[in-house]
Amino acid sequence: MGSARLPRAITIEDVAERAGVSAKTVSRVLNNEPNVRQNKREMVMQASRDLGYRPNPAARSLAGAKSFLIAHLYDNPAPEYIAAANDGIYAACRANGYFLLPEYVDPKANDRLDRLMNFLMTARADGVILTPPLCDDIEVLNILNQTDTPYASLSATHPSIGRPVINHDERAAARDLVLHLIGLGHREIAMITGPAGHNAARVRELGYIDALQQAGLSPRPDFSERGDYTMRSGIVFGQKLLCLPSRPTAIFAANDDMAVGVLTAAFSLGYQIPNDLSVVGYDDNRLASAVWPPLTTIRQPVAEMGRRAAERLMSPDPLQPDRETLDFKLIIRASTGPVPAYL
Amino acid sequence: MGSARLPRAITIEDVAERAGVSAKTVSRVLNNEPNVRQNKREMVMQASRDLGYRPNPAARSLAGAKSFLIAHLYDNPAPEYIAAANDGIYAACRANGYFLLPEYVDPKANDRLDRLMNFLMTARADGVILTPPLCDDIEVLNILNQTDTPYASLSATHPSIGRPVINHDERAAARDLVLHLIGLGHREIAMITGPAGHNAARVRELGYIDALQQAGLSPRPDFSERGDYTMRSGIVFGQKLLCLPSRPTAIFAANDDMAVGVLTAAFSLGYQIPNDLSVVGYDDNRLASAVWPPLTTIRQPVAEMGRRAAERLMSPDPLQPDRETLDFKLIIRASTGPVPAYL
DNA sequence: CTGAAAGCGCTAACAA
DNA sequence: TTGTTAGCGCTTTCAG
Repeated sequence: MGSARLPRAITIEDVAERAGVSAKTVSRVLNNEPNVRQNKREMVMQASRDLGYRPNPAARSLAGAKSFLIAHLYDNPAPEYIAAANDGIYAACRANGYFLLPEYVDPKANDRLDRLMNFLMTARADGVILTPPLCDDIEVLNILNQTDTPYASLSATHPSIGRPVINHDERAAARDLVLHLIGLGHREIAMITGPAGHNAARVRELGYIDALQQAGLSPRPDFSERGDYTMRSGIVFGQKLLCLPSRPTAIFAANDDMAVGVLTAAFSLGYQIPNDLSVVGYDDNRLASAVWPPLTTIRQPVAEMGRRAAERLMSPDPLQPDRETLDFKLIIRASTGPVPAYL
Repeated sequence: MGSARLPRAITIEDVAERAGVSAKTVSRVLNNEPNVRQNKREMVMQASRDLGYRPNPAARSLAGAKSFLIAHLYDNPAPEYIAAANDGIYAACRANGYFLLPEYVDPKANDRLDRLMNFLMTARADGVILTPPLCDDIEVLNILNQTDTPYASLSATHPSIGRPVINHDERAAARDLVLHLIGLGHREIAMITGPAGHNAARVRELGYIDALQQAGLSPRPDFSERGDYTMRSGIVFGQKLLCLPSRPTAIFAANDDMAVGVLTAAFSLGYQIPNDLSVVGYDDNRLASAVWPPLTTIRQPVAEMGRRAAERLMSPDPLQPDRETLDFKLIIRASTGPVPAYL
């Protein structure tokens, strides 16, 4: 195998010698600890730079009981979402000298909890970030608590006391989205929800209902289908909804991928969008603005949420405040329009 | 910060004591080294299991000069592709007790080489995997060689002597794709290529030209546009091509994302697909089968390629054979059809 | 404010 | 086949 190392790596001793101080002083300087005279501090910095010194993370970790690793635990419902969150987490980690360790928790694996435990015990990350739906998975949370692992979540609804949660107001966002449809004259609005057990998805349903009720409408049971965030489920349930005896004039898919599926279903059935049907998604991922017609959707700051979550974990005091709520934005594009005149 | 650790972690000494052997023997057993009597081996395994022992990676790394880390260096032209490769790399790593360390090399950052160097020196990964176009980036390769870092590449065209390259025959694949179009009667076939400097993309152009020539056609300069693998560029160049005085009857986009963009461009111009225009992509990513109409494309085994690359790096002898070529497959879907009768 | 000593948990090198 | 002795490079502790 062989690892990546030059003839002989520069150690803290080398820096100490060149700076004319002890190793401990170098350590103090490099870790921004107090109690070092300014001039020594500068000498150390200079020596370190001259030598191109990089602390050995294994040694730091072993001696200091810190790994400089932040793990991102993810399930896999909406790859675009996960990727965006991952990007944000990654950026924050690297900006602070940490490394990102992605770890997939396969929802279909019987031994997923054993694997997770194994991961936590071997990787020994300094913190763990959970993206939905893992952030509401009680079994996972139990293991995290049990192993005493600090963690933060994105869009968690489960009240993990004292753990930072970064989110945005999904209920209000979903409501705004449906109100936009209602403002366009739609009254027959169907929804394709996210998977069961995905609490953030459930919250979007609540927003949908809020909007309907606010307009004096009541949700029709046959206008609600449970998708799984895949494009395929958007196709399947889009078709199902459009084949209903009295079909909806607008469909709210709980994420963009499913909305794209609905587009596909509508086209395959010969419907024009938005002339015959309005479609809205949620997330504003890459697809949303690239498909035809581009999707009206909610832009949620996923990468930013990931960034904040990682920052919280790396900060000296990761708790307080428990929750941080970032802004969302309604993005209106060509997939929505007035109710068809013929209906 | 505080790291994730139980009251007192179980060490190799604990296992040694319980098994009645020395720490070194435990080490031998756990690392599958020879020269341990079978019964002792079993006692150690048992003791290790009883105690729920997990070796401390920092200690292993410090003592053994191995980090158990495989880095994935990526640029960002086609997120789906990168994600798929990453999944394969990740799976292989975890299956072998390694961790995956993703690292983004921002092509727009002036100090990208410094950052890369810094990453390599601090993370000290045991191996590095390059996805295109980084695998053909001379500056990056130089740094890798300079720091003596073992690496493997996906779809590299640059002859990195002695470094494993996992690929598939992109030239043949592109040719097959275009031959499929030609078989359908198309003669006016345009191509939207990948970005300059992306050698794998260049190879696809070669395949396109091969097919044309094989059919006695010659490439038209105005039928070749340089995209950048984004959906947006598919839209832009799709529109441009379709607005040509004598427009193509088929468009080959060098990846699926751009093909989706072409679909969008065609729809926005009022064209039906495949009635008025045939479109083909490359990759067979999630979009390809989810958009309407679903794309005829090439399925390349990206995840598998990532998996193999990682395996090569983790194997005791990472070199030989230099290149591994995996299979591709032509996937025919509804985005291609006969030439419009009216043309 | 600074440094010396000790040790984190493991494996390499050597000895038995 | 096994165990012993030394560190790996850093941070902790504690003395100055």
